[in-house]
Amino acid sequence: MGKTIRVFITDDHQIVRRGIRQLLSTEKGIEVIGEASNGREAVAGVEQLKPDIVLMDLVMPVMDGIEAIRQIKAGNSSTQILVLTSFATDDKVFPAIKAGALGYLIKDTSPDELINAIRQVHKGEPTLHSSIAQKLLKEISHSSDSAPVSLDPLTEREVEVLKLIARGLSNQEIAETLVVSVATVYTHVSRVLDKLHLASRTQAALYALREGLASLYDEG
Amino acid sequence: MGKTIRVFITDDHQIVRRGIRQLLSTEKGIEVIGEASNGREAVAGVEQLKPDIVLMDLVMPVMDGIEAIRQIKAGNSSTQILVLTSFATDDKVFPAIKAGALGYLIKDTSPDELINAIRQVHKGEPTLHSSIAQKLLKEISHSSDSAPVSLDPLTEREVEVLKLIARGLSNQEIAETLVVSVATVYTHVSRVLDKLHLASRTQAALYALREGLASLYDEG
DNA sequence: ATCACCATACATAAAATTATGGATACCTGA
DNA sequence: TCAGGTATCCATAATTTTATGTATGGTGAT
Repeated sequence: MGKTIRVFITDDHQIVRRGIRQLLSTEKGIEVIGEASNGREAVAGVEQLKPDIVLMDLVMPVMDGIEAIRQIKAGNSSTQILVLTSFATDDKVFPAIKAGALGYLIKDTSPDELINAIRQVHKGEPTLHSSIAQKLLKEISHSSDSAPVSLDPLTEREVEVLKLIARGLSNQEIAETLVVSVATVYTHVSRVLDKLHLASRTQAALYALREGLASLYDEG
Repeated sequence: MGKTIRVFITDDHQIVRRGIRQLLSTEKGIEVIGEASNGREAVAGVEQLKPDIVLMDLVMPVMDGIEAIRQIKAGNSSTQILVLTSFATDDKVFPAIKAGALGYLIKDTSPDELINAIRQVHKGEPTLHSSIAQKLLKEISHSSDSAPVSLDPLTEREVEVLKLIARGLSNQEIAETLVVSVATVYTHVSRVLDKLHLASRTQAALYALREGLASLYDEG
C-alpha cells in the first residue's frame, strides 16, 4: 500500500459533502482534505491543496462542474477527477469526460463502489458507471470515423438567451433584459434551436436544465 | 433527557441516506432505525417500525414524498415528519405542510441544524427553514380570510397535456399522441395556463418539472 | 325528468414564436 | 491592408402558440 489518497469533495449540498466525508472517514488510506460547494471554490481549493482525487458534482451554482474540471485539468496538476452526480445524460457525460474526468459515478452507487472507484481512479484507471460505459460504446459505434459528434458551440450571447429561455421568459422579456430589439432575440433563439437541433423554446429550456445552464429554482 | 429518538430516513440517493445516518450516529439520544428509497417503502417501513421521526425527501421515484406523508399521517401514528429536500418552492412547501409535515428543511442546512430540528419536531414543535417561514407569512398575509389560495385544480386531461408539454412536444404532436384535433389541444393548453397563472408553455413545462409531474429525464 | 355544472371537444382570431435575409463591426491571418 | 470568418444586431415572412366563443355528453341534485 502506498501513501494515503488525499480527496477533495465538491458538491453544493452540505449534507452530501458531510455524508461522503463520514463515509470515507472509516476507510484507511483515504483522507478528505477539503471541500467546496461550487466550481469556483473547487478550482481555488484544488490549486491550493493539490489533492490526489477530486469528487465533483456537475450541477452547481456559480460555476458548474464541467467548467471546473476543465480549469483544474488546465492547471496541469496530477489531480484526477471523479464525477459523482445525480444523473447520467449524454449531454453531461460526454462534456465531463471530454473536459478531463477520469471517472463518472451516479450518486446511487454504494459506498463500497465509491471507495473502489476512488482507488481505481487514483491508479489512473478510468471508472465508469455501467450505464455510462454503455452510452460510450453506443456513441463510438454510431459516430463516423473522423467526426465524433461535434456540436456547433453556442456563442456567449446565445448562451445568455438560452438561460433566459430556461427561466420561462418571452422573447419580449428577453429583449428588455438584454436591452436589444425583439428582432435580435428572434435571431438568437433561432440560432440556438438550429445549433442544438431542437424544435422549440420549451425543448431549449429542458436542454438548458439538463445541461445545468439553469436550475428549476433559479431566481426568486 | 427522555428516551432515544428513533429516526427513519427516506431519500432516493443512497449516499444521502448514508450521509445522514453517519451524521446522526455521532449524536447521543438519536438512533436511525431504518431507511427507504421511495415513498412506498417509507410507508411500509414506518408502519412496521413506528419511528418517532421520519426524514422525508420529496422528489422520489415510485411514490413521491407528499403522497407518502399523507399516507403515513393517515395511519394515525404518532410519527412526526420532517421534510428534508433540495429546494423550497411554493409548489412543494404548501402541499407538504398540508399533508402533515411538521418540519421543512433544505438540504443545505448544517448538521447541527438538522439535529436540532429533529429534537424540536420530536417535541411536537414545528420547524421551518427560515425561507419557508417567510413564504408562509407572505402566504397568510396575502390570502383572503376564508379562501387560502386554492388553485383551480387541473382536470385529468389537462394534466395529461401538461405532462406532454413538459416533454417538449408541440401542440400538433400532443394532438397526435392523444388522438384529438389540434384545436382541442389549444383549449387544454390555454386552460392549463389560465388555471396555473402562467404565461407560456415553457413556463408550464418548468412548473410541471418542479411539481414532479414530469422529469427532465423522462422518455428515451 | 330537467336543470346546473363541468370535462372534453372543435373552430377561428389574435399574439407570440421561429425562419430567413441582410447589415455592421470586430478579429485574425495572409 | 485586405479578405475571410464570425458575433451581434435588425426587419419581415411563415408558422406555431394562445385566447376566446361555442357545442356536446355525462353526472349529480332537486
